[in-house]
Formats: sequence, C-alpha cells, structure tokens
Amino acid sequence: MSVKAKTKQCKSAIITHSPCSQSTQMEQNKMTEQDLHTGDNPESAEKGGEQELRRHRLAKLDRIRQRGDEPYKYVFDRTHSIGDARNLLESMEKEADENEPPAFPARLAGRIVARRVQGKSTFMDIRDESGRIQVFLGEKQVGEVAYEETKDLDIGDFIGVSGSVKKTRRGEITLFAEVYEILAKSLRPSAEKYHGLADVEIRYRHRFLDLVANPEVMTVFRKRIEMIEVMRSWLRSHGFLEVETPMLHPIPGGATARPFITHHNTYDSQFYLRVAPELYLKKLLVGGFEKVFEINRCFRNEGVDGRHNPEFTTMEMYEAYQDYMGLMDETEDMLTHMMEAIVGSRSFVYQGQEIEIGRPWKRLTLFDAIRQYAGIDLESTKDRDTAARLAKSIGVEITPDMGYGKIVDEVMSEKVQPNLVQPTFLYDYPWELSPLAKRKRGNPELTERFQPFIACLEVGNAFSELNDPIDQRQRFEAQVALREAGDDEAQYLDEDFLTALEVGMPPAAGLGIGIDRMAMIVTNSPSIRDVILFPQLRPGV
RNA sequence: GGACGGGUAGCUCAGCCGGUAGAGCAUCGGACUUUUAAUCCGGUGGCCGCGGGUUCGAAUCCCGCCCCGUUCACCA
Repeated sequence: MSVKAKTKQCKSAIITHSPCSQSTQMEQNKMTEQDLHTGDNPESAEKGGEQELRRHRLAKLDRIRQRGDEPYKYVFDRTHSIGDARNLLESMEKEADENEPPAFPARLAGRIVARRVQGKSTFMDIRDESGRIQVFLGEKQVGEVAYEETKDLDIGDFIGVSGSVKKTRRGEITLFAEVYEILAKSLRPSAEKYHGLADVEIRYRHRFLDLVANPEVMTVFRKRIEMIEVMRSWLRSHGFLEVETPMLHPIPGGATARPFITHHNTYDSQFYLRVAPELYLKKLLVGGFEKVFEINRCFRNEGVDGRHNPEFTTMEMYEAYQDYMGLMDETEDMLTHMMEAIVGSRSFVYQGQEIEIGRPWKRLTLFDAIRQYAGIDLESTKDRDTAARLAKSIGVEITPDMGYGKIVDEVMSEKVQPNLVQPTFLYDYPWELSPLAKRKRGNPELTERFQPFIACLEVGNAFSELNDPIDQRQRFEAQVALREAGDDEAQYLDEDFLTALEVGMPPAAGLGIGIDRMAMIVTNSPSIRDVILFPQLRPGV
C-alpha cells in the first residue's frame, strides 16, 4: 500500500471538485452528476476503485450542501453517551412491569459502522467511545424527504440522532429516530466489516484506521493508560513526586545505548535525545528531593524489533535513604498491584504462558540463577578466558571482544531468561555491567542491582545508586576506555554529574520500569508495536 | 545485516508446476417497513509492490530492489 500514491490520488480528486472555478455551486454539482453518469469529464474520467468510491462520496457531499445542509457541523448536544443510554435502558427494564416496556427520549451521536436497508426502513449501527447502538430509521417516522436523504449517508459518517431508546421485538436496544442530522462526512471507504483491517503495515502506519476498523485495539490502549494511572497513583500514595527532566541532553547518559543526535540552532550546539533520565533525577536527590519519579520517553538509536521501538516509555523512580533490597519489596508491591488491577485476577495468560501473580516473587542472585539454569559456575571464575570456555561448553556463543561481565550477561540472556516465566528478581550483578550502581557490601566485584522479569521479558532495572564520586569517576573512566576501544555504546564521562555527587547525594535506590513491556504483558500483546499508538516504521514508501 | 514467510480490487483473501485475473464484503442500480455478517437480482472496480530477464505468451519461472512480518545477529 503506497501512502504516496494515495496522497496523490486524493489531491487529484480534490482538484476535480475544487470550488476555485467561477462556476456556481449548482454548476459544480451538475458537473459532478455528469462525472458519475458519463465519466467524460477529462479530469475525473480516470477510473480506479478507490477514486470511484471517493467520487461517490463527494457527490453525496455535494448533494448535502446543495440542499442547504452543512456536512461538517460545529456542535451536537448529546443527552447521553451510547454506553450510558444502554445502561439506562437496562436498569429501567429491571424495574418495569411487563405490559409497559421501558423507553426514554435521547439524543445520541456516533460514527455509522453498519447499515442495513430494507426499502422504507433502515437500520444503522452507530458507535461512540462508549459503545455501539442500533438506530432505526423509518420513512413514516422521519418523513419522506429525510428518509430519502439517508441515501447520502455512508458507513464512516458521523451522525446525531434524536428519538426514543427502547428494545426492538427481537430484543436489540435501539434508538428509534425521529430526527437525524449528519455531523461529519467521511470520504474514504471503510474496511471489511467482518474481518476488519488485518494488514499490520496499515494498522501501524495509520493507527486511526486500525482504531476505526478494530474496536478491540482501543481496549488495549485503555488498559495501557489505566496501568500507567495505577502506577502513578501507587507512586503518589507512597510519597513520590512526579517531575520532568530534559529530553535534550548535551551529554547522553544514564544508560549504555547509542543516542539520537540533534542540533540546536541558537546555541549552535549538538544535543542528544535522552537515552535515560537517570542522571538528572539523581541530581534532584542531590538538590534535596527525596522521592521523585518521571514517566516519559527515552530514545535509543538501535535495532527495531517486536520488543524495541526507537522511542519508548519508562518510569524511573529514586528514593533517598533506601537500598536495593527495600526497593525490591516496593517494586514487587507496585508491579503486582498494576498487573492485578488490569487483568483483574491473580493469574493471566501471556502468549500461551500462564502467569501467576503470587507473592513473594522468586528471588535469585544472578550467579545462582546461572548455576541453576545454565549448570555452570561463573561466580568462582573471575578469569575472563575460563568464563568464556565454560560459556562455550554450554553452547553460548562468545566473541573475543566480550569481557567477563559481557559473558555473564550473555549466559543470562541465553540460558536463564527463557526460564523466567513467573515474576522473578535476579540480583547482584558483576560491576562491569553496571557503571552507575553501588558495589555490594562485602563483595566489591558485584553491584547491588536487580532486575524484575515477567513472562521471560526483562521489565526493569534497579540498584543501590552509586553516590561515591571517586568510584563514579573511575567507573566513567572505564566506560570512556571502552568507548575509545571502539564500543560506541559505552557511557560518557559527565563532569556535571560528578560535580553533583561531590556536592553529596544521600544513599538512595533507583528503579526503571519499561512501560511498554509491562503494557505488552498485561494486554497479552506479542509486539511492542501493539501497545504504542504510533510505532516507528521505516519512513517514506 | 542473514534466513524464512508475505505484498493480487477500497477491505479480507483465492489463483502461483506459464495460456484472456477471481470470490466475499464494500460501492453503484433494482426489489424489499424489524434487520443485526439482512436477503435476492444486475453492474462498476486491477501498473497482480517496483525494475529487469527468460518465453510466442509471466500474477505465476529467474535476477535485482523496496516495504511488512517472524527469527537470528545486534541490542536492555
């Protein structure tokens, strides 16, 4: 499906019907009629299914205007949403006696999603955000002229209808129309009424078509929105303040990731779209905030697939005087809360896997998990080459440029993560993997870090925040060395952040949660693109 | 970037061991005053993703390219 071609077509169609000529409206309409019947107008003579469907609708638009009606209204005063109207009738039914079937007057509005014409009566289904209702239009009820004019309505149009809400003989809740008016004309054909819109490329590139054709898509996004609300209210009720920090970073920081580069004209400077808000949020702890969080976008210039979108949403929270174990308890509470609130029970299915939201979650050190699931011991093996040999022995591919930390990470992703179906925390990671985490008490080779996993998806990352400015500088320098050795994902040395740590940051724990991945899990969506309204696809085409 | 699958009417899909491009829905015309995937009759609608090649003849076979999906690689 070529978007460009579509645009072109629609432009030429607009030109055909452009009111810029000196002809009167009447003449234009005549021309349109002529187009329809003879097809000999040179500009619109071209056939083509989509063009023709469009011309039919433009002709209807002309007719509506010709009779002095406005096909794009300004307001419509509804008495009820469709959902409210349905609920009201149902509650009236419970109290009504059998001889007097309940009914009440209403003015409803919505998009026409189905039409069944039977000579002098017509049934339509209209839909608003709250639901769908059948509308009955009878020639006797609305009048001959108005009934004739329903022929200028199409699926996709918005209409407003006044009448009486009651059930038909067959028991369908129906708005029996007395008066109707068009509120907005649709010029494009609708998707197939039974199968909906299945082409994922169109669904992702033109989400509005997806939402119109596949109403269940909206429930996915409603769940996402609600999940974020539950998270936000959990955080607020635990004393966290929501803040906003920059998207434009002079130095990308807070995560090992490749950034997007942009440019500011007035400053004539290079900026990076943020890869993580971490360093700014910690600066707030330095400044005296004790519990802060931010729910916002991060941007990473990396591979795109079913679990990675170039821009994605994270929640990051920082809590002074807390450590990673305390934060682990809080994370468990918050995520359990979120999942239960959205799925409505203690268990649910994600892509065929039964997930139990029992508490407490399983907690394993990273090295215990590797021993348990990969059958090798990388903890007592500090030597890089020995670790590489062990990893290879269980079929994990190891390249010469991988250091000890990277090897551990690789074994974890390959051999451990696929087993983490039930909510699980892994904790205590090698220091090489975590340049912003505090060293573990009693074991400087490790950091106090944990990650929650659900349905084999990594949904977060947390640690006791490194607040020793000397250690932090050394970690940054190690990253810079990696960068100079060619690792373009290694982190930068951020002098301003080090200055902040030197001013003094209280002991603190911090957590990041991948909102999109959580949304995938609670909506049983296989792809991240199913939970992002407008996912990034390759432009153009 | 590699492998595999896909791209045919506005939508959902057949056709793919070469021989005039199909169905259902939508749309247009006709019948029809309680349908709800309404029904019945008749019509319109196609650069078969794009570009080359093979062939008397290509939606179909071959090559290249574009886009989408899955997966691996990469990556939190």
